[in-house]
Amino acid sequence: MEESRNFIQQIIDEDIANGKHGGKVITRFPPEPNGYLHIGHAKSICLNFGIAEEFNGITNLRFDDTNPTTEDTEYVESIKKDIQWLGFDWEDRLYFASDYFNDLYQYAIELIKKGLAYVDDSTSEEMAEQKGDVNIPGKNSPYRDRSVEENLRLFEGMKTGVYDEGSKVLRAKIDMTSPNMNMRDPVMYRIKKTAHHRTGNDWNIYPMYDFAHCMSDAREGITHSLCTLEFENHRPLYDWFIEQLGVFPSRQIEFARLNVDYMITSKRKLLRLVEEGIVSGWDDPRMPTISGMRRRGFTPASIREFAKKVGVAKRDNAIDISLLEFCLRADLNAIATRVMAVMDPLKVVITNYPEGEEEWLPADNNPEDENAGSRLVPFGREIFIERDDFMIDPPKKYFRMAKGRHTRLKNAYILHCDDYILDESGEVKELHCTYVPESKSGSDTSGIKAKGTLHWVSALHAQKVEVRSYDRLFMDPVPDGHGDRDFLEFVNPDSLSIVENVLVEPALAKAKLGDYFQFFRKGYFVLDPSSSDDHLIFNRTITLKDSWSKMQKK
RNA sequence: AGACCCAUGGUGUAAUGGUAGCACUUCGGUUUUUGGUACCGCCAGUCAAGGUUCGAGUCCUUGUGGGUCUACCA
Repeated sequence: MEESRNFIQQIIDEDIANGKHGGKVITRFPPEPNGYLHIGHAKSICLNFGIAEEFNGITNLRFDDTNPTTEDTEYVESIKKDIQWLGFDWEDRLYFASDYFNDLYQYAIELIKKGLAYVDDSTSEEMAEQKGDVNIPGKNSPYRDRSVEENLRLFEGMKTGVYDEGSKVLRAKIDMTSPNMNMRDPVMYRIKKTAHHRTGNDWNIYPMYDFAHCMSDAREGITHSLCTLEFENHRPLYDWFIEQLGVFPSRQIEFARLNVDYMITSKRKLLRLVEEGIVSGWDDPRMPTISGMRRRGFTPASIREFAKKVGVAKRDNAIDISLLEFCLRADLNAIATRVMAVMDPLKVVITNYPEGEEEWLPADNNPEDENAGSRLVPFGREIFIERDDFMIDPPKKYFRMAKGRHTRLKNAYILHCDDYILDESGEVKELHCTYVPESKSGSDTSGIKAKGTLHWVSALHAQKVEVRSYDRLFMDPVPDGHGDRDFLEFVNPDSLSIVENVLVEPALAKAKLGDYFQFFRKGYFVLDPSSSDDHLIFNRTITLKDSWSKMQKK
């Protein structure tokens, strides 16, 4: 079958057919180091690196670090780590817009000399006033017609620090009556006497995004500069700088940003979740950040597959979170090691199993992967099963344990439930069962058909661990889409639940960070980095699909 | 409302003037030592009105609906 191509691939197909840039494709991923990467960035990373790979091109990593007041090295490091973890490699092409500050400055001087840029002494309020609005054309600044010499001298002064912050800016001289607000003499440079994370105190002026970005693209020979839709109105300005300065003609192409139900990707709002203590940090497993998803137990492959499946287009979208979950489960199903863990234990005494005896039964690590091998699981007279795997008075389609029924224990024997014991409060305290010796997994000659298969742990060998289960952080699919209402009103109060004494099979004591597990019938889990040797903490990445609970709701 | 952009099942995305397809979700079924997985199936779509054409989701016009833009942020 023919693979369908998105509109960006089609543009590049055409460029290559036309021999543009000699068939070369160079893209870039340009994060600003002022926050952590999130799922939306992941889409952009996959797109940029994916396109380059497809067309035998390369992708640069370039930090867009033109605003020293918000940016920091801490973010640079986390961003690099996240991109690598996702599985992408910028090789030796790690760049910073700040690397180009000198060139940018020269370009600005060139524009001044061409009479296409000027120093403006207007206050920001005056500039806003002059700018007009979408229906009212702007008016020229009184400083617009300064001579080239004066502009050169003033700009030099801005650079050397003789003027105060906010007292002057350098603006492009374009058209104050343009219907496109971005063309109404946009600011190119502002004075900021703030130390930069890389250039220190070398500069008193810093370039604005529109100028810095397109010149950086041009300088790196970026053939296709992919960005999100909100920069569409900036493209005429992007092209204007390139044309006036006669530099490499990078082409900006805009695509729709990723939106996922029940998730937010606004950096500002993510920061509020962190600062107001609603989550434990940027890498809280409930966060849509790459680091949060990593800690939660997402695999890089599942995120890449998701990015591929959501597609690339120009219309606004709202992706069903179930697509993300589908990609996650698909990958985890293929790679996760199956183990048994009982969340809410109910004791079972196997009355016909010899006291003091135990046996170690083989268990496949992953039935989906014949190379995954197997391990031994201890079995004995007393085991624990899941409390909700037993019912005194079961409904018709209940396949699990009940008095008088046969049920299979995974990797072990078929059990017959003879009786249940209640405690003083009427709660089921324990089960008395008999096992069928000839029903051993792999060599079952009993002829008994058991409908359900339960997971279990040996009472004697079980280890205790902590399990943290997560639910969606918001109860509303678009928490920040309610205008007047604050998105925090929609925070799910039950997004985290902790169970302290989960009983697991002994093999899990050797779990390492980065191992993916499936707790049989329960879901996928990973070790949390805050674990210690004597206190293991597992994060529930996601549950298994559960058609039983769905059935019950009806 | 000035400019720009967008509009295909519930959701996302194809079809580039010639049979509206794929995926997720929902629902139903088969298989199953995970009520998992796998497999099969059902329901369901071109924003509206005109025009061009043998033929329009696709081209044109006009509407309608939605998005973006008026930081010395990116």
